[in-house]
Amino acid sequence: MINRVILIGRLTKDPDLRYTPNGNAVATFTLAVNRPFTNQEGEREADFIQVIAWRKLGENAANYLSKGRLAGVDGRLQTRNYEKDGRRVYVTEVVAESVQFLDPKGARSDQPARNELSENDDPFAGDGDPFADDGKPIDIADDDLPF
Amino acid sequence: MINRVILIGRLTKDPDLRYTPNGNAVATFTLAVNRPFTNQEGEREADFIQVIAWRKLGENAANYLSKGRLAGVDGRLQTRNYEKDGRRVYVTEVVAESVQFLDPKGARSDQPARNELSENDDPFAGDGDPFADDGKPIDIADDDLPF
Amino acid sequence: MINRVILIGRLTKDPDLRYTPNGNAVATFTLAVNRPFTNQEGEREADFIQVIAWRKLGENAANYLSKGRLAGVDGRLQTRNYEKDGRRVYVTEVVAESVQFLDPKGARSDQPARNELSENDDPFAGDGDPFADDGKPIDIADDDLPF
Amino acid sequence: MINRVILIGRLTKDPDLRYTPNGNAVATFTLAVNRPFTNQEGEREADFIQVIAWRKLGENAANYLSKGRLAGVDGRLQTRNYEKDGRRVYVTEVVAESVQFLDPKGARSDQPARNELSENDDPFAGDGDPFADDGKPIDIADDDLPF
DNA sequence: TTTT
DNA sequence: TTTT
Repeated sequence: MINRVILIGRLTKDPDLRYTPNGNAVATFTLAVNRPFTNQEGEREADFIQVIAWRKLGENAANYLSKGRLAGVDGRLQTRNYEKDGRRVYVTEVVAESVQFLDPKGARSDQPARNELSENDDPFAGDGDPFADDGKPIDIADDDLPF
Repeated sequence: MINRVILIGRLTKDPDLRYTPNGNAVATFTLAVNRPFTNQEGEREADFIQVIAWRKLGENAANYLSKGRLAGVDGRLQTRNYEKDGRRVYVTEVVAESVQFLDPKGARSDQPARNELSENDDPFAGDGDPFADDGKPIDIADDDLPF
Repeated sequence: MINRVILIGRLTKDPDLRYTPNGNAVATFTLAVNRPFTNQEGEREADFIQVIAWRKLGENAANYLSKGRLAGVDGRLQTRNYEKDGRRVYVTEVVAESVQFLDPKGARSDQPARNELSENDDPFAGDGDPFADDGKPIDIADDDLPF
Repeated sequence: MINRVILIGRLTKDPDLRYTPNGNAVATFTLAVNRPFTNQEGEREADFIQVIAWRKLGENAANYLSKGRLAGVDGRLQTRNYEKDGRRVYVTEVVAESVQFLDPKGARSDQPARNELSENDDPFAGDGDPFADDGKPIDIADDDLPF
């Protein structure tokens, strides 16, 4: 089965870096990918695509990317679902296999990386949906880890 | 901006062919794409990816594909959202630009194509989500039409 | 840097399986990929794309694929060049990262696999170009091995 | 048949813009795409991939890209062959369907575009191979034009 | 619920 | 809410 996605877009926010109970890093972010055509009102729209990057790749994404930065992602499409407020929520996201930082060097901020979690931080902030952020444990289990 | 998806998978059901108020054909179907690895229980899982095909491409998909058939899709990822029961539902789907029928000739059923809508059929059967099917008009407007 | 190629096509010949001096398997084959449009004479042409698959993937390709079979390949584009008759020859090929056998089971021949090399076979038959076959050692060194 | 290539790389030279006898613009350039791994000597190598862009896309590539610039290309693989010095030469190249300029605005030179051919220029400078450049007419016929 |  |  072939399952391949390649995207270039800009981050809508800083990446969110968490850790699973087993200590695996997971970064999530959303890419805004502008459409190559305009709609009937003549406006250029975008698609907002969720990306998830595991382990070292996730840590690098969290360290080198931030809101507004241009990135390329090569990965595969994955679907998951989880329960929220008694309703099943379906998620389609891209599991990154490689991430390319497309802004020129120096475009990255020099301020301390906002995703370096301290020992006291709760890495499980966030909802059943890792892309939400409302103080509940993430639902991404270690067995979602690819390879 | 680059936005490219390539999939090979099997249809989980027959395609659903509808028409927009302007008369444009829209076929939707879901591809089950088996993962190349097994989970911690040693089982092979699949991702279930929604595909949408417009106009002639949609009509061909509806005519030549059916539940269980193997298909290749080359397209782009698109996100949409709509209201349902007072909640916003987010959809990520693949807009097909080309669809390849990967089963050998003859694998297709010879019975009358199940997607040839008669004059008396209501092409607007279905929910706000074109992938559901519960008797309400589709929410896909003509201005979602690419190109 | 993103470098991604996805192809579906038919093998123009049986795959050619060799071994490097270090004992790594290398399979090579050419995929004929039909163009989606016709030329000015109304004929459908094809592109003939060289594919190289290393190690286990190469052995599987050699065992399961043969002339005329339909295959999907996900990989990356690679360029090499070598000397031949005092001229430099440039090669562009796809290094497979995954190969999918797209013919239904049973489409594969039942006769003894034509790519099972016996102890007495010379796996280094072939030219500087692994896609040619004229009795000289292959030029693919082990350091061309990815990963 | 699926045939899809996506690349990000840097131009090894300024694009070469020509016109066919029918007046169709054709730009050709080579992308250096760095490999994601190092070779046995610990050096990072690159693949050098020929790209061809037709008509408006080719004119834009010639106007906005130049040596060293970063570009993304989404297209398909094509093979051609032609006679040179009594030998058949095989070419594998990417026919661009979309080209993205990945350098920040301002990275482009402000000097007059080096690819604006004047009335007196010979657009057919170059060899049978459009990627060479030695004063003979190009071999790309209008019937190689896609779509 | 969004990027430039 | 799933395919072989």
